Amino acid sequence: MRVPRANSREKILAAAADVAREAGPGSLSLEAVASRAGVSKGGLLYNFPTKAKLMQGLVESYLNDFQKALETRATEAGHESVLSAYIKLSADDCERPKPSASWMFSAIAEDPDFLTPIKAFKRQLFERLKGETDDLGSLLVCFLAIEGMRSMNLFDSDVLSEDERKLLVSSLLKIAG
Amino acid sequence: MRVPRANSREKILAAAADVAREAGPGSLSLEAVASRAGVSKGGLLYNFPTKAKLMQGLVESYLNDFQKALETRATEAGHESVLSAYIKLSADDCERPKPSASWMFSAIAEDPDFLTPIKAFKRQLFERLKGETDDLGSLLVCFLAIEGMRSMNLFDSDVLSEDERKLLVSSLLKIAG
DNA sequence: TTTACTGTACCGGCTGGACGGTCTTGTCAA
DNA sequence: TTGACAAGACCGTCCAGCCGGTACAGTAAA
Repeated sequence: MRVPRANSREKILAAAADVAREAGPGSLSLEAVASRAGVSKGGLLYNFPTKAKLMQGLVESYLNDFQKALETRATEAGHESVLSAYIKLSADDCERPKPSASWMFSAIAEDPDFLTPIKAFKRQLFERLKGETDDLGSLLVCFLAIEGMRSMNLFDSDVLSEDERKLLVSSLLKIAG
Repeated sequence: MRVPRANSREKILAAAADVAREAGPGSLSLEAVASRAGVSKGGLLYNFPTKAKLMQGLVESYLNDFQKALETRATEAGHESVLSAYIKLSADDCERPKPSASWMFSAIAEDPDFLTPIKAFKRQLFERLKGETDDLGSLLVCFLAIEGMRSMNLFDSDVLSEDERKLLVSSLLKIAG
């Protein structure tokens, strides 16, 4: 009963993210991921020889998707600044019911070093934003507020209401100019 | 509240936080904590009958300490607003080399519900701040930026430099008024 | 077109080791 | 002596990674 031979990798990645979100990072076993992906454990291990490799795959695909989405918004959406694009992208991400990065806790549990590429990515993004403005203070506030929003989303925090988040985003866009 | 030969509880709590920070949440075993605390596994289990209880202890003592620190700053430091006190307290927390809450990942891995009291605490704090200002937009930006700062600290992110963080804090204090 | 061979994709039982929690025994302060 | 508490051996469970198998596709000589 094997047909979709090629895209197992992506199915597995998606399954891993789902399991991590729904069952919590403590319950992210290879078996759970495999069964969720409709794949046997052996099949999973074929695609990702190690749990660490699976986490690495999650990190990489996340960073890729994010980069692509940001680029799309920054270029195609007219004369927007990158910062505005980043704000809106993050707002949309947080709007969605499923936190897109809740697998991160599992990755950290596996090995804290998986954060390194993410940190590097963020630093790079920040540098890029720095080149776009001359008010470093405002940029810092915006950048960190977005970080806060993403972090709350990550922690599945319903601390802020819908309206509050909208007000926040519009305030940020105003600061961003 | 009986006084034991030594105050093992606090030693154990501190040890658990240390192990979680240094070895990563995936390596927070009871044995590791016990050995770090200079206590046997049996002794640990005597104080915290279960790993979940240990995590709960971490959450509670963290929230207690935080509340106390905030109150101290807000009252004794003159006519400061609570928001300013919160900003400064968070800045100081992030200044310290050891993230004070890196155990949180371990708690989440054990059971995501451990976040609930923390979320409630934050919401409560936010409500309190809301009563203090009439500019909700600015408050949101400040509050979330602090959240972002704390989250970066939590993830042990050296994304921001020393100077950038200082500039951020002063910008926040300016917004807070 | 058949057969034989090779490589790819996937399966699922197994195991060694680690971990959480229990239990028995030891110890020290009052 | 007694009982609160610490010690660490021990046990059951769980899981990552391994391994021997299966199914199928492509190739190519016969």
